[in-house]
Amino acid sequence: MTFSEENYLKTIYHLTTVLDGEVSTNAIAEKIETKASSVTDMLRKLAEKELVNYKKYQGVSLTEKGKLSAKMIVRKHRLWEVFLVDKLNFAWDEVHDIAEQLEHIKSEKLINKLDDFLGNPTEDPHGDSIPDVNGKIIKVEKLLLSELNENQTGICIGVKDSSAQFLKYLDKNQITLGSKIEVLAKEEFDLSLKIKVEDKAVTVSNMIANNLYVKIV
Amino acid sequence: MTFSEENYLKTIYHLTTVLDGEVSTNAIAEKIETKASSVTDMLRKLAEKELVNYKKYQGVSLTEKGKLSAKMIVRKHRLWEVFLVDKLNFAWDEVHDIAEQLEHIKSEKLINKLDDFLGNPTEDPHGDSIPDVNGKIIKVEKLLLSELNENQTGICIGVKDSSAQFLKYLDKNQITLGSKIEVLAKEEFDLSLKIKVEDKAVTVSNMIANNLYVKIV
DNA sequence: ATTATTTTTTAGACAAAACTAAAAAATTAT
DNA sequence: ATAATTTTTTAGTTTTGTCTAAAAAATAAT
Repeated sequence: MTFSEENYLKTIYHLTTVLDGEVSTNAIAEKIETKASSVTDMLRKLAEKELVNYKKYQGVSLTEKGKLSAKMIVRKHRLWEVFLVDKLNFAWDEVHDIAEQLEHIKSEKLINKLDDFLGNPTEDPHGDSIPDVNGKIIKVEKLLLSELNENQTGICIGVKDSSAQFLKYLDKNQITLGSKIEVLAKEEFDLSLKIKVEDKAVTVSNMIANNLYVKIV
Repeated sequence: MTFSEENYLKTIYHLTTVLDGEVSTNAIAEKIETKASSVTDMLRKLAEKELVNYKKYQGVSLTEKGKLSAKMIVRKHRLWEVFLVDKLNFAWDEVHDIAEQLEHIKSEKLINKLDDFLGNPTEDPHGDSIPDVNGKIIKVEKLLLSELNENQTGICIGVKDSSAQFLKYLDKNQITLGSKIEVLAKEEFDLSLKIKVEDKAVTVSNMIANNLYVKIV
């Protein structure tokens, strides 16, 4: 499979999980930043290889074969992101473009050894699930911090907004992946939260709480 | 720079260090497994970009710019090899093809962080020098084990033959990268050596000693 | 010093993946 | 229901890197 084919598959995969159902030519073109005519050409080719179900003017969906291929690319992308953040100390927002390249490296053995080396993580630094060797995805109940009630405790597993400013804010407040966060109080007026992070009490605005994913312990 | 351009540069670099002087079109074609006419086309393109000095019918050499680019590719290749062997526990002979892919990943920051993560190694698992950030190469005095005299001690830094059989032999005899090897006695007749590896005495044939690189301590 | 051989280059073609412009189908609006 | 608009596809180019076949230059052999 070529670099380009892999990018199309991955894009279709992402669009189907978000939009659910058939994906339109234009939606793909926009995501991939190319022209609709180029997309049509590629869809033909992918259909030829039985990776997508495609009928003229009717959008595409992935075949089982295509879905598995897409998942393997996503698996690689997310494992490399974990590597970059956990081992090489990259910031959360720096890793995407590099992982975009690394996801195309071809070697089953490499990715499985990397998986072991990283301790078989189930989520990447943004809190997204990592498919296992067989493409199986363990979905963790992902909640926004703002959805927790008073006295509930969560573990930080990712961010919704991954801008540099937000990540810098989190760093400053010592909130990282894996931090235990307890909601001490919820202010009715502005929905700000008083939370306890690693035994230190801080107050965060609703905007912050709305961009932080946690899982309940 | 494209994937293909990088492969040409790297090949020209390797051929110049081995053969020294101008490299012929045919030599490149053979190494890269392509046709001479394709090489000519690419040399034109590289000359256009001022990466090589090329005059029709007269072979090529790298410009300073080209040499630096080539060294950076070699740097990446060798650092990734160290990663694969040291961190992911690949065998010495499995890493080349994967590193061949990884060497094309584009990110200065990535490679420098990887360098630090690996502890700034100066040699790859085959004993070849790794150029530093500026392209500087620290050449270690690399000797074959067979060149040592009685009572001299060396540290294993690489292999000449990197076939699976040879590497398996080394594994079996607990000879790995970094092993301290002392030459206890040299048999005049067949040039076999009695050596001490990690406090254990073993006898190795001249053929073995001829394929193992050591540096003197 | 000519021939013969090898090496290198040119010329023309092809496949992959993109593009532009125009046609066809589907959707939306009146 | 027909017109207007949007979406998708087709047809024809372009670029990159490759190829084959033939021509030109360099090297080797007699």
